[in-house]
Amino acid sequence: MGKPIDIGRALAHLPLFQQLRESEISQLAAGTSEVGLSKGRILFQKGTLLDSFYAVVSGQIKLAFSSPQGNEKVVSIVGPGQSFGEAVMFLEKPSLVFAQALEDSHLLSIAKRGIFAAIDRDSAFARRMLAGLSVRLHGLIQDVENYSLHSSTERVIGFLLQLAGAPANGSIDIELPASKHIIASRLNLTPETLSRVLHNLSESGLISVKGKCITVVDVISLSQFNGMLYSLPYSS
Amino acid sequence: MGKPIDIGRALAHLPLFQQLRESEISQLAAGTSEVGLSKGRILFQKGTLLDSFYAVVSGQIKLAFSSPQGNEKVVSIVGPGQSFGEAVMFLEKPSLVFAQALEDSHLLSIAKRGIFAAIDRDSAFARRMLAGLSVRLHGLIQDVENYSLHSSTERVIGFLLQLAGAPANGSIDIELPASKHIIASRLNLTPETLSRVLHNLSESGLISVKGKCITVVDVISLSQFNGMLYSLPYSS
DNA sequence: CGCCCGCTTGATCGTCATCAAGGGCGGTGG
DNA sequence: CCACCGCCCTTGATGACGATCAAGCGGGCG
Repeated sequence: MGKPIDIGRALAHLPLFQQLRESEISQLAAGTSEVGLSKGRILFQKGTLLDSFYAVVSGQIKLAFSSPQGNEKVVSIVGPGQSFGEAVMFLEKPSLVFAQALEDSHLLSIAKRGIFAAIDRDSAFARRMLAGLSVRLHGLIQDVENYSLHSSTERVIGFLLQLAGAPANGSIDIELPASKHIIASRLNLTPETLSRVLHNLSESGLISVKGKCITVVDVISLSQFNGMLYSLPYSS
Repeated sequence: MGKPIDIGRALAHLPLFQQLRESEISQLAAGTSEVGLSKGRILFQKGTLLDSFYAVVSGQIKLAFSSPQGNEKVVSIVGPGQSFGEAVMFLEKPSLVFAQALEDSHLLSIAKRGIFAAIDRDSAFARRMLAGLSVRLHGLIQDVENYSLHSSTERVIGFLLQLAGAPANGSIDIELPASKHIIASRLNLTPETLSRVLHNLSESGLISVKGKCITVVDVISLSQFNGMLYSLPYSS
């Protein structure tokens, strides 16, 4: 799992902590430990109480529900520089999701005490923490919107456009951040449906798919595609 | 819309502010204004930037998406003592939802400056704010779980049990917090489907329905009902 | 009294899940 | 180097859940 990391440096690189002074970082570092996680390993189960939250240094973590029937629904795919578990830590309630490594990963486990100390010391930090949670909330609301009033095709398009980032025009290459069945679950679809949707979009000339690499031929027309998709039959 | 409210007193009653000193409350009150809203009125539209958030003193507010096709999806029903809009305020991004009064309502509009000042002054307050957002996040994740891996009947049951509150055994009376089509939307169902689900549960002897009043005959067996509902045909 | 609105009930339709095979690609071992 | 196997993805056929369309019903209010 590689050499140990300079925890202080790693912390300082996280967006959340960018503006902390060095002394503050080192205090935070005291309550921070490194976690190595090989692919497939579970970091914590649904129902766990956390007294720290996690930041991804390298690799990729998925957060997901598991239903009694064995179904699984991916809520979030967390990559380097991002963090998770803050809300569960603050709430002191059992987590609703479990966390599993999609690749070999390095995480930082940042203890609650250190965070509380930083909040006490620096109200600007508290605000950044609030902003961070707000971003998370915003994203979740967007998910709810997608699930509840967009069709499968619209969700896929939305996802692609989000990956594409800046609303440029012209064509853009995208690499899917995970295997297709993970993406499908993230979008509340079965792998089969995702496959068919990509196929349709591809046949319509809007994208072209090669494994994990997708080329959006024209961002504009892809984003304007909503509404006329009812003309297309479900299967080509 | 009634007489003006003592803003300080109203603020002091909100859970968020319970533990503030009187001097702090009065500083907060300086940036707080009362909003009266009659039934059906829209408080803010989707896309609005907020530089305050809102607390409900009396009445009821719904937060919802509206889709271009005119569909509407209720995200949240906010009652007295609860608040909304914090995340949008902190984020300084356009709201994804709009807010509309379901009844004649009194709100407090609490300005960002006051909140920031309180955060600067009192880190315990900052923590409570964080806890508040965490609760919100937790709830939203629960919603996502419901939408994505529970059937319509399961969602309705979950909703009823949540309203029932404490997991008592025996029978409990519940009053629906809003009209059925609002509830249906909140649960991502059409009114027709909600009606049928309630009808089925009623025929199974698990609940009885009279207008907005629902009696859960046996909380335990209702909560254990999941799994065997596949035996029931969709329409009785 | 009559109208409107919220709810119910019935019939049909569409989207997506499910079930079931078939391909393609990479890795491993002969 | 080729053969084999596993895994991921695709493709096809079918089915179910819940939406939609369309009436009826009842009760409150003008």
